[in-house]
Amino acid sequence: MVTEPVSESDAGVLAQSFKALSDPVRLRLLSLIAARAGQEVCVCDLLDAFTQTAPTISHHLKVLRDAGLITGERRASWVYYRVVPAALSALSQLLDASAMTPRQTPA
Amino acid sequence: MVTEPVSESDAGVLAQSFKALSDPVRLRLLSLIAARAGQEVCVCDLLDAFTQTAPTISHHLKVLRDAGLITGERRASWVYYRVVPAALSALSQLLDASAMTPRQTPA
DNA sequence: CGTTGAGTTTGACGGATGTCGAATCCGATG
DNA sequence: CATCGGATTCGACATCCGTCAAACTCAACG
Repeated sequence: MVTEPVSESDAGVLAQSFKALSDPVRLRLLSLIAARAGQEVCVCDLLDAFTQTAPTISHHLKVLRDAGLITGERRASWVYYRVVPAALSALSQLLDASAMTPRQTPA
Repeated sequence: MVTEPVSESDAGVLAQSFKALSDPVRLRLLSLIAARAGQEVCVCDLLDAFTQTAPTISHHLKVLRDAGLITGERRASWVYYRVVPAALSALSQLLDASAMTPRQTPA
């Protein structure tokens, strides 16, 4: 991002990723899922942490899923969610490049 | 984020930061400003890269400013913008922690 | 001190978004 | 196969958000 401005087309998909993170409920959802790094969390566990209804939580999970930040798998009656490390890492690196201080001069 | 879930109050301010990044125009604006790491960019330069009108760009710059991601300073007739590395770095690290793979087991 | 140019603020409008209740789907269990 | 519980989808509604035109602010310049 610091070496070359984000292209007009890239900006669209990136903005969509960040939009998925731009809601307090979704941020906490992702946080709760990420806190079980490697493991999984079922929706029923997540619901306890929120006051919003199940349809709302389900909606937010879908947004995170559509953005590619988490994946969900159904087993028996329950659906388990997991984070997608690569997706979060990509966003992290983008911001890291932007945060480059003048001190860290490129070669 | 991976060690401890984001608190309910933190989620609000963090979501606001990500919301600032959740628009293609703002993402490109930040990118163009970040591309001049350490230096400054005046609004007039930025305007050339977009089809939207000056008020719209000004609005987006305000959103980025209110989120603490950039700072603006008026000198003579022009306003110059700069990135705030610490703010971007903080968000970057948050996502980096979330992206931790099972491989990278903490001590 | 009127004018010009850079940038922001205001007001309005259309589209997107978060939320809920009701309905639906899908496995499991009796 | 009827029922139940977990989870998603649908439909509706209020609010938020991106966008522009018009009006305004501020500094430089004649």
